[in-house]
Amino acid sequence: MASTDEYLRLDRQICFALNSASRAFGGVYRTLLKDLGLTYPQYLVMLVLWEATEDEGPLPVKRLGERLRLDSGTLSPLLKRLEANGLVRRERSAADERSVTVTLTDSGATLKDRAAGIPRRIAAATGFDLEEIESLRTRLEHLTTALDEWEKSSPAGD
Amino acid sequence: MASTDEYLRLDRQICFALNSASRAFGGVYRTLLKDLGLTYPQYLVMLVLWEATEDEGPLPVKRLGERLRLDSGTLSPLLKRLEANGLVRRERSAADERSVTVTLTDSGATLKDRAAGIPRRIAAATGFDLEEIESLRTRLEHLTTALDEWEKSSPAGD
DNA sequence: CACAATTCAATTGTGCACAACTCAATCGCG
DNA sequence: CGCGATTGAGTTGTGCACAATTGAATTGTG
Repeated sequence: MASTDEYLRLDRQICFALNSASRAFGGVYRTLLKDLGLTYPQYLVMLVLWEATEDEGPLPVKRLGERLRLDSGTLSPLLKRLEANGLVRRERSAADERSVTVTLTDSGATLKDRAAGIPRRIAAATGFDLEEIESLRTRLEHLTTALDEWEKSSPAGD
Repeated sequence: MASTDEYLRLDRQICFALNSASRAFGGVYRTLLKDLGLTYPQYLVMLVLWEATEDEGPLPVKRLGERLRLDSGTLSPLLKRLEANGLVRRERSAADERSVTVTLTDSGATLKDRAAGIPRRIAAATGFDLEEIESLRTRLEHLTTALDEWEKSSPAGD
């Protein structure tokens, strides 16, 4: 059985491997998204909007946050920046004045075409084949679910 | 063959799965590390120090950054906070006045005992068995290597 | 209907990540 | 040795993540 020292080794921590990979992706995206004037989190928001506004219409900030696992503390300033860059419009919902809906401007909608090549270039940068990416993604989703579950069920204990 | 729309779907993006998992880990660590008064990045720094200072002596900020994939812009303020909390000492190296070495204080060294249970509790939170964690970790390391390699080789192009 | 509880977005404050830059110390080459 | 290039840490500025709080709008219940 491995010792405590063994378990505390940095190179054994999956969280560190995960964190490094996530930041490495950040670097690649930064490079690829520079042309589009987007940061990586902004790109994720745009992905949701490109995907959703076609069949669902304007998206409340709440929904956006659910899909991205982000709260208003992160989204509010981010959306303001997207609005300042002319990619989205934010407006109070008439139906529910608490809610703010986010809509793509023409400029924001058009950006989709310029982003079309990104996923393929990202896939190429990983050097993984599609099947491998797929299986890794599935595992990561399970992991996220398990960790979120743990947080909800053990707000204090083990 | 999948359409562009298909490729741009959020739930197909491995980077998003990775990012979510990384942030989910952050949440669990936040909970577990609260007692120790450490943030998750601070914990990673402590891991390196606990591991290294035994056989290597004081560690320059540079070395710390290489192991954690972080630069001085992140480490300088973080180490200052650790110093303010009495966990480490920072001092200019006598051999090379440019370099600053980081040493654990007694308090910082003792904290290791209290952190000993963390990895096991994290593993439990994932719900994965050790083999599965191991294989995932290996894949992620390959991924990080590939992405870093791409960045170095294609600072502009594809 | 009234009013307490809830919901939603925004704000504030802390900390991390990273680019760009500064400045001093060191290195290396002629 | 002298001096330009490099190295190491720190600082500044921008943006993201998240906790905690605020304040307004809405909902649910008696």
